[in-house]
Amino acid sequence: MTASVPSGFGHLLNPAPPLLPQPPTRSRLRLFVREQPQAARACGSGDRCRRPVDPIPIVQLLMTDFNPISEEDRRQLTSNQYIVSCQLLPVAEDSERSRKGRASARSNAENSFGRYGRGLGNSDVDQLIARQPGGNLSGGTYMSPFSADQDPDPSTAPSHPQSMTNLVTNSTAATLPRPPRRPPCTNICAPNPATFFVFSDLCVRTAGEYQLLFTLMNPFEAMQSKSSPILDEVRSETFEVFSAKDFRGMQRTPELARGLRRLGVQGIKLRDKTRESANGGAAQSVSEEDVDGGED
DNA sequence: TCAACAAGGATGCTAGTATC
DNA sequence: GATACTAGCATCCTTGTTGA
Repeated sequence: MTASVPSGFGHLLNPAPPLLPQPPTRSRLRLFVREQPQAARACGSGDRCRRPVDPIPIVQLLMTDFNPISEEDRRQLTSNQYIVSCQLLPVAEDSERSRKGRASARSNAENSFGRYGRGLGNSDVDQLIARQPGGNLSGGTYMSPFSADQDPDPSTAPSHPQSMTNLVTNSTAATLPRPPRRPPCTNICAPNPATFFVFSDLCVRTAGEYQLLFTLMNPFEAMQSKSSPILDEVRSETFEVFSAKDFRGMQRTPELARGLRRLGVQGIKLRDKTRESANGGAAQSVSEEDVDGGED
């Protein structure tokens, strides 16, 4: 799967110079990093992207105050005219904040729900982007949406965010690292559609600590209205890229990725076990628990 | 329909090279 | 001389095909 940039929109999507945080849009669409990258092996300059980030980053499209019975909401949520770009943000090596950020997983919460009031300031982002070496990220950095009638992994499915007005009355949502879980579905509610952007072949060339910046854009609308195509942005948690000798191996493919693959998403590789576990090693059980949180 | 086989791709390991 | 990085190789896994 390569970068799927609609022809004629290259000038809108050119990653250089890096996209800086845009003024808040009126869009109800929000990005949510459904599957956080944990680690990667540096693929070097000539490795042609054969060491993808593990697990593969999966970004889900959410909609503020989504109404499941609204045809218009469902149509917008599953529209295929959106694209998401991915940029690599190096994290300062001595930054204690990067570790704290990883622990609190604040990226999703602040970008998707509290982005107007909190989160990294512009100066912080400027600092991050200023350190970004050109071309350190390879693979498919632009992704088209994949829509499913139902979430492939309902157990981890986030609910759609509420508007700021609603957040005031439900203040806990603003501090959650991820959106609150969807309430149990009754017989009268139809299955909510879900739209994903699967970055299945992202590779990082050099070792270090990074974050991924995902930017939701609607190039078609931007062409018509001549406005900013950026609808929302979200950052992943900090993850580490290891050199070949330090890399501790690939993780088991998460359930979400498996579900998406079953639904027909191309480029997702199934990995049931690492080589350690395949050879009877004991290291695997530790690493899987660390990553999957002891999934079944 | 199930099982076995083969081919291609993915991944971990290691040797070689460059830099400090 | 030591360390880090890069590139190549070997092995393993997944998937598709064919035969019983």
